[in-house]
Amino acid sequence: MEDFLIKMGYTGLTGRLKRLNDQFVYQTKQFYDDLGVDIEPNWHMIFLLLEKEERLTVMDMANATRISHPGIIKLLNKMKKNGYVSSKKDVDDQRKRYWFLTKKAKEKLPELHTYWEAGDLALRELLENNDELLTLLQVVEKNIYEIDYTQRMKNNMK
Amino acid sequence: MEDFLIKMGYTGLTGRLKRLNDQFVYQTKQFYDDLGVDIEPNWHMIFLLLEKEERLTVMDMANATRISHPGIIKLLNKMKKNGYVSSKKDVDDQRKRYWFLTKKAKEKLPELHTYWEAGDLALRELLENNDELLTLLQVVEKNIYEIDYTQRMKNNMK
DNA sequence: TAATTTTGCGTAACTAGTTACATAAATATG
DNA sequence: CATATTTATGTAACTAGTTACGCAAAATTA
Repeated sequence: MEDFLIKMGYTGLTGRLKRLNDQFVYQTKQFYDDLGVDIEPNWHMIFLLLEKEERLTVMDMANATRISHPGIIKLLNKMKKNGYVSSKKDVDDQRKRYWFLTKKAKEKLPELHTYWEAGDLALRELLENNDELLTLLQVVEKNIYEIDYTQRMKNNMK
Repeated sequence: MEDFLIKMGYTGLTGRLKRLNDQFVYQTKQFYDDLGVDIEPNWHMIFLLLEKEERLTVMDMANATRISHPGIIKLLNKMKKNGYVSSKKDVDDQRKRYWFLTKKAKEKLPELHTYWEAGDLALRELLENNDELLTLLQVVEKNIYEIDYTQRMKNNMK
């Protein structure tokens, strides 16, 4: 059957982004499950952030990823449950809580990097080694950051 | 602060797709809320499908959109709750249930089209009237359909 | 220094999809 | 024609994010 979302042109774009992303997420999850790895797709960026920065607060990670802070907290609580991260209150600022990778996480990182590299290669295949999509995406990201989509829709009414 | 997902290159792409889509969804919802319209962003494609085809089964819509059938059922139940769709069992095949737009939906369609047109224009602005992104996306969609992402990652292991 | 504002974290309720499983009706097969 | 398979729908439990709200600590302001 013909793909209605593609047929819709511009109108179908947002649905296609969703659909494609869902495929990435659920198939990455499948990949981890098949290999018996107890991590989830979206933990990737947290692992990388904490590998690079050693310790970060919830707000640090929210700002770096542009994900809302409750979203980050949900991620961290699951990673904590699986023993990959731990946290400690800042002694100087009692509001802040620093998060860091556990010993288990650090020991597992080399193995995880092999999976992530395989994922990167698979993605390059899908893009046919053309990184134009990333560039075009960045244009949209810049534009939507400057004037958001809600406002643009309102401006285009009547 | 610098955008970590963009800095990640290929590795950050899937997160960026998710993030961008979330912005479209939540900001479209905001747009509807501000205008006092009681519909949700993802109902758009169902409205268009049923406007074109008159009556369709759950599986018809799942196949046309490449969304899982439980996903479609969830959509339809909410649309039904708001009085936009209704359904009737097929008399010949008792397994099938046909869905169609209600009178309320048909009367509201002209108004809804004005919102969707504003959304289309806003999207064109964000893309700077360059439909290259849609073309590139279609390449990825074709490739992931032929060999899925899980399999590609596995092939790239070791 | 007392009152106000801002910041950081956390929870609740929500949208939007998925996979896994169950059931009944229709179809295919031996 | 009885049995097995496929198809269509539906439910449950899950991932992954959001906005709205509350509270306490720190920072700012009067």
